[in-house]
Amino acid sequence: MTRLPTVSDVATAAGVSRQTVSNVLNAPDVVRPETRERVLAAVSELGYRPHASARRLRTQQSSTIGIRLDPMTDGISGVVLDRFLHALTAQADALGLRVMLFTAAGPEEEIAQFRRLSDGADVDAFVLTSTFEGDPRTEWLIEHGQRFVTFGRPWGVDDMEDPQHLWVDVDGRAGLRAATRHLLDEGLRRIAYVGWPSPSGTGDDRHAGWRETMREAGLDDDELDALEARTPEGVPHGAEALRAVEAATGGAVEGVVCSSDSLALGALLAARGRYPVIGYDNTPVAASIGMSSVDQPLEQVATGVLELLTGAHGGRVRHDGEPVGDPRHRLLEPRLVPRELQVAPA
Amino acid sequence: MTRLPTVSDVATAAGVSRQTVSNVLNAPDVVRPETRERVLAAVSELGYRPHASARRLRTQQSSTIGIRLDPMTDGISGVVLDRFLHALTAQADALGLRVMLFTAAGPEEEIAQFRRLSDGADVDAFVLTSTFEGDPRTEWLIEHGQRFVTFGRPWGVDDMEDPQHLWVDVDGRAGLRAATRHLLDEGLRRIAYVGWPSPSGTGDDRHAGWRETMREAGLDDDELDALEARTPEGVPHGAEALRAVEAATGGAVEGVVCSSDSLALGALLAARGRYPVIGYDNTPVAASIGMSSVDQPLEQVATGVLELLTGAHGGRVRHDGEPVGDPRHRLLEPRLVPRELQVAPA
DNA sequence: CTGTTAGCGCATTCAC
DNA sequence: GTGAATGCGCTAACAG
Repeated sequence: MTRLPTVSDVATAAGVSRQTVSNVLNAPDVVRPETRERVLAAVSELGYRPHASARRLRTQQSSTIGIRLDPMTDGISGVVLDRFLHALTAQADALGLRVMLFTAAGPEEEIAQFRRLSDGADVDAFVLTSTFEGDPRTEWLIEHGQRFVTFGRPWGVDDMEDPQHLWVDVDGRAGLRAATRHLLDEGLRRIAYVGWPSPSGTGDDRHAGWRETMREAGLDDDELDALEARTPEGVPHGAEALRAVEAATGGAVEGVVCSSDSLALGALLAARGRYPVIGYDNTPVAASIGMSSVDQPLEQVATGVLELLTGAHGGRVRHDGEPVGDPRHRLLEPRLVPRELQVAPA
Repeated sequence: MTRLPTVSDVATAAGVSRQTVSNVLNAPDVVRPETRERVLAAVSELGYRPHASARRLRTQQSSTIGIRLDPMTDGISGVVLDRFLHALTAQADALGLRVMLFTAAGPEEEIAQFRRLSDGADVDAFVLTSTFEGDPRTEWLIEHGQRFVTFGRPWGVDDMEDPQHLWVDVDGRAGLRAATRHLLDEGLRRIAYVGWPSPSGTGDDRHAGWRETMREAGLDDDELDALEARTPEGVPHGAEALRAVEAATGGAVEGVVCSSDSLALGALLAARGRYPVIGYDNTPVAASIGMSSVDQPLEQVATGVLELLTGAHGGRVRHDGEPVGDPRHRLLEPRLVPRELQVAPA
C-alpha cells in the first residue's frame, strides 16, 4: 500500500494543472470535453479518489450522518433498526453521504455524544430513532442548531408541529386498522388486541387503530374493553395477556392483533392454532413461522429521512402543481403481510 | 451554531502559542503542569474539540473502521451482528476510533467498496464478518495491503495459518460440546443434532462438537447417524428435521442440540415440550421463550478484533510470564445459557 | 519547555 | 477555458 495519488499526480499525468482536475471532478461542464477525457483517463489509470478528509476540511462539511446503535436488543423487534440502518446506509451512499455509528447508555449520554461528534465536526447531521414524549434529545439538537431528522414522531403535543423538528414515521394506527380489517373480512368478529400499556405514543396509536376499526364493525365499548389487554413487551407477557382476554370473554376470541411480534409470538403460542394472530414489524421470526405481520416500509423511511436531511424536498410540487404535503415530515403507510402458519405449534 | 473554536482560539485565550495547545492535547507530559492547566481551562471554557477531518488529514490516518452491514437479516440470528456491532462501536470509541458503515450486495461489490473506502482514505481498517471458504475478500485485502481482522476463521486449509490474516472466532465446537454435555449430565442419552448441511465451516465445526461428545458418552456411529439431521437454516426446516430424526429412531429422542436458534425454534415446536432443545446464538427469541442456547461472547470478540487491529497484542504475556497464545488470532469459548421453558407451546 | 515554520490534499478565489 | 495563489485546522519538524 504505497502513497495514494493526489490531484497533483493526476494533473501531472494528464498534463494539466491541479485546478483543472478539481474542476473536472466538481464542475465538469466548465472544462473542454477533450481535456476532461484526458483527465478522467488519468484518474482511472491512477485509481485516483479524492481524499475524504481533505475535502471535508476544505468544504467544512463532513457529509456524514451520525446514528446511535440502540443498546436494547432485548425485543425481537431489534431487527427493525437493523433493516432501517441498512436502507439508510445504502441510500446515503448513493448521495455521497456516510453513516457513522455511536453508542450511548441513555438520553443524557447520547446528548454528550451529539456534542462530541458535532464539536469535532465528525458528523453534520443526526438521525434519531425511537423518540418518546418529552424527549430531551431533540430539544438539545434544536437548541444547538444541529441538523437532524427523527424516525418517529415527537409525541409531545407541543413538539408535534415544531417547524424545527423534521420527522418521518410510520402510521401504526393505519397498520392496526389494516390488520384488524383483514381478520374482519375473513368473517371473524371478536378480534382481541394485545399491546403495550398506556401511555405510549406508538402503543396508543396502534391501539387506536384496532379500537376504531372494531367500533366501525359494530362492537360496543364493553365488548372492546373485554377484548383488549395491555402488557409490557415480551413473549411470555403476550401469552399471559391473551389467556387473560380468553378468561374475560369466556373463550370467545376469534383472532388477535398485536402491537409487536414479540407479543404476537406469545399470543400465537397461547392460541395454539385455534385462531389467527397478527403481529407488528414483520420480523424474521414472524416470517419463519408463517405469522402474519404488519410491515414497516423501512426503505421509504430511509428515503424520507434523507430527503428531509438534504433538503431535497424544498418546494417540491406534483405534476399538477400542487405542493406535496407538508415538507417537514412524512407519515408513511405500513402494509400487512398475510401468511399461512408454517409451523403449527400443535 | 456559530463557528467552532480552533487551536488558535484556544491559544489566544490561554496566552500561549498554537503549538503548546497541540502539545497539551497530544503529548501532555511535554508541557509544564501550570501551562497545561491554563490551556485545559481554555479548552473546556471554549468547548474546544479538535477538528476530526483536519487531524485525519494531517496525521494521514482516518482512525475509522469500516464494516459492512449484512444485507439479509433473514435468519433470526441476524441479531448477532447487531450485538457485535454495538460492542465494537462502544469499545472503538474508547480507543478514539470510529465505525463507519457500508453495504454491498455480494463479495464483489464489497470489494469495490473496500477500494472506494480505502482509496478515499475514509477508512483505514476493515472488519469482516461471516467468512467462508475461499473468501475472495480477504485475498483482496491482503493483496492490497489493507489492515483488517475477520470475525470468523478463514475456513480454507491454506489460509488458516496465513500470517497476514488476523482473525477472532468463537469455538462453536466447544459450544456444542457444552450443550451436549449439559443434556448428558441430566441423564439424557439419545441427544439428537439438527444443524446445517456439510460442507460449511461453522456448521461442520459445531456438528463435530456434538458428535465427539456423544461418542465419548459411548454411542456408536450407527446410533449417531440416526440421531443427526442436516438441513438448511429456517424454522420450518428445523421442525421437519427433528421429525425425520424421530421417525428414523422410532421416537427415541431424549433431547436436541442445534446449530442455530432458528433451527432450534423449529425443533422446539416439533418437540412440543416432550424433551429439551438447545439452540445457538442466544438470540432474543430464545431468551423470550425460555429456550437454552449457546451464547457467543460478542464483547470479547470485539475486544479481540480491536486488539488485533491496533496491534495492542504484541508481546503480551500472562502473569506467569507465558506468552498468550498466537498473537495473530483468538479463539474464544462460548457459554451455554441454560433456561427453563417460559412459554410452553402446549 | 516554548514559538516559528511548513505542509497534509483539496476547492475556491482570482489573474491570464 | 487554464494556471497560480491562498487557507481549511491540525501536527510535526525544527529552532530558541
